[in-house]
Amino acid sequence: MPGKPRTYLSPREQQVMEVAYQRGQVTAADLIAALPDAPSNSAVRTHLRILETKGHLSHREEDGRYVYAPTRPRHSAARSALAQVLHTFFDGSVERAVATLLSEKEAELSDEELERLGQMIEQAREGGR
Amino acid sequence: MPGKPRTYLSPREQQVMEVAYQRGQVTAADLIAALPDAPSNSAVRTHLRILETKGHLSHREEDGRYVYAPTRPRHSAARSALAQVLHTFFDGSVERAVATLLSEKEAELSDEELERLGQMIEQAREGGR
DNA sequence: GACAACCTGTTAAAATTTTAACATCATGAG
DNA sequence: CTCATGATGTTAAAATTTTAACAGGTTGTC
Repeated sequence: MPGKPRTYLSPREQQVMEVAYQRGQVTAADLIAALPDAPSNSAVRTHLRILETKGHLSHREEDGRYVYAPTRPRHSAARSALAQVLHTFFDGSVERAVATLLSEKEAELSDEELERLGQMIEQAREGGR
Repeated sequence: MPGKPRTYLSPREQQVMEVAYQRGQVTAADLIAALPDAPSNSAVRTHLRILETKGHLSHREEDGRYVYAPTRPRHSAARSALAQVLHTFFDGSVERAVATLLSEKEAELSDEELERLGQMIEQAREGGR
């Protein structure tokens, strides 16, 4: 089981998938509104269709228009994305990645969040024994 | 200060930059060895040169060959990459991202790492007060 | 010196990505 | 019914990305 060979998307496709994952689902109109440099409606729809044939999106019809959603569950894609960042920038070190996350946004973490994070660490510690 | 407009790279360029950040620096030969589906030496060098003109890499000469290194410091690029993942997959929640990182690789975290992480949380807690 | 083994840059063709013009079809207003 | 609106798919041109052929240059060996 060699692990899937990481799929690289073209710039536009990256943009589309980012919005799709961010929102859970998108329509052509959504994308045009979301992308600062969006091309025509026609062009956007072509991207959606192509991403569907590539297996990254699937659509359902709703009130006449197509609503596209990522094929792969968000959490699964998130884990892959994190793994990639870990490998590229942190030599695979979870500790360093977490350290960066904490230092970065430290101010924005509420007491409750910090509390819960502390518990997670604690739990991992016991679990790992 | 609207924040830089995120630069999207082509698939090959992504590959090249990933290796460059992973290793700190690369030569054309390094890349060919690193990429499973590498094209010719000539093609790879073209990518390096283009990435340099785009400002992502810079080179120095060493024993006759060019050694390319990322222009942007690794840590800086890492923070941007994490911010992107946070925004796309975690609605900006550091807590959830950290939770995913911990659950993912839990088994691989040593006691020492968990200890240090616990201290980081503790410190953030006091600092934030 | 001549040759082989590497390195570089230039250049242009091949392949892919990106865009949008067009042709339809369905819905709602007048 | 007729027209405007807004959706879709098809198709092909435009733009970019990707590749590699070529044309040197340097170094080391015979």
